[in-house]
Amino acid sequence: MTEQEYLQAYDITAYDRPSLTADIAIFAIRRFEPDSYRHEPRRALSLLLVRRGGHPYKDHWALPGGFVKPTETLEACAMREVEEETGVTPSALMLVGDYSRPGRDPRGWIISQLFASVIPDENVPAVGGDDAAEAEWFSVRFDKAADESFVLRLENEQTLISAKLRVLQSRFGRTSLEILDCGGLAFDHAAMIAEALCALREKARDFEIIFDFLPKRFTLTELQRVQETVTDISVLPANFRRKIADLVVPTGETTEGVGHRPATLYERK
Amino acid sequence: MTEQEYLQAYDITAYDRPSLTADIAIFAIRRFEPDSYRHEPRRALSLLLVRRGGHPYKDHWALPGGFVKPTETLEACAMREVEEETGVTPSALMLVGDYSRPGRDPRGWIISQLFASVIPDENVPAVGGDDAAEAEWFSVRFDKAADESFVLRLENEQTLISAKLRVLQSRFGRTSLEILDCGGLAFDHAAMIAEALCALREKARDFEIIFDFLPKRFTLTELQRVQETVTDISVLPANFRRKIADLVVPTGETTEGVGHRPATLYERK
DNA sequence: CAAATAGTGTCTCTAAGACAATATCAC
DNA sequence: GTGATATTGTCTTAGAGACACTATTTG
Repeated sequence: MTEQEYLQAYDITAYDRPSLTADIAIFAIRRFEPDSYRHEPRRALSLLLVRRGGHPYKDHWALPGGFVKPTETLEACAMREVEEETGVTPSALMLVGDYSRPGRDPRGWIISQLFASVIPDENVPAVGGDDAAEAEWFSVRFDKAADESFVLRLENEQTLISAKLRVLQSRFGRTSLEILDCGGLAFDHAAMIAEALCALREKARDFEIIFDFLPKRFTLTELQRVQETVTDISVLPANFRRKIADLVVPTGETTEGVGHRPATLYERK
Repeated sequence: MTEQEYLQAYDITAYDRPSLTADIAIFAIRRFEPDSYRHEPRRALSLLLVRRGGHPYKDHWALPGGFVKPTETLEACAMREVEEETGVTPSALMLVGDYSRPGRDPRGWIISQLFASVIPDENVPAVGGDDAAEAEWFSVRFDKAADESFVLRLENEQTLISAKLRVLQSRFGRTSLEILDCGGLAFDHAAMIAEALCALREKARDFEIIFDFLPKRFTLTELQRVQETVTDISVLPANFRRKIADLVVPTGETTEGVGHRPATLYERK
């Protein structure tokens, strides 16, 4: 039997196949206007969630995502989802992991690949995109609780979601979590969100992903606040500037009319 | 329509679905006996490949792997593959990435998730496992060529495979490669192997995966050689020992009859 | 000037890399 | 003693963190 004959006789539908989705955790930093224009805005790491319009988990909040098409890669599918939801093409997607536990979706055998992406500040208001689904930004917090568990809090003006998780394992840069209380989130998305956040924090600590939260030109203080907001760790300006120095290049320009000393605008090197 | 009614009416086969495999790069360090028992053995980072018994890519070398079953996770599937191939249960699997480019498999829409695993030294001779397929260990080299491309060399007594690759992107700890010359390897496995190797080197540099190459008790020199063999970077013994000190704990015992000063045996802390 | 943020200089301590020296076994 | 590997000490340099200080704008 030749390879050609084999391939012609091959019936792919004879085998068990899962449905496969690419889901996407879209992060951004939202700025909340301060009392006075002279003050720095308050910032919050935020995540885009969609309210499910149909069964299962109807009306529950979930990560955006969709079934992969035969003509695209998983990453392209995730990229397409981000564009549909926000209208923005992210500079890069980060693979977080696969979610394949039997029974995770009541519709049947559905496996999801999770990616994380980051949207620059300036585009954050573009909520909903051209997707009909209801989409909203939630502020994200993820803290250690009194016992050894962790609490994931997703919050906006209308809604407060609070999920409880436990660390199963943390190896090779991937943190595996078990859901103790899904807090109303659909499927196993509580764990997916928290794991994406862990991965994001990791990469923000070593300056790999902080630039994506900002427009092309930014001040060093803005960049520092981004890192602090994502990692939840504050650093001294002098030390931050020293470490970032080799990764940025000053444009000649500065901020204007900010009510205090203007800041030099930088670009990523 | 209730959720229950929806789920009963839901026909998963109405949607396009890919076949999904979990593939696995099984690494180990093989020791080649030296001339004299007093000398250190030569070591080579090695990878287990199987020769494909059927179409497509009949008789070509490929990574072990198999189709995922509805009752298991992707990781469990990969773990099962390792056990079938080597008889060893690896301590942990590292997710390398997904391979979903349309056309990557002539049989049709087949997506693969790649994991890497490490088998301790002592079990390396167990080749073939209970799987009927022909399996063999290959020494692995991956070096930068004269132009900006990279060469992946897989070698054993009978066979020499040489593939050529180019770096597309290297972000978030994942290196994406494009195959310039597959060197006779099946499918896109040349890129999969090289990407797994990049991930492995990354994790060996920060001591996260070097212990898995050795039995429970080991000498510090063995541990150092493992790191050097994987990363292809040699370090001074004094410095290695300082950095590893907090991660290991000495058992009281030492090596015996080695023809020179005996070494303290350590365990991972 | 006050308020606010931008930006610099420098001290200390730790960790990394290089190098030198000593220790202990088999033969 | 010789040959081999094991193990320790320490010098230098680079980087992280802490802190104090200066600079520049608006009102």
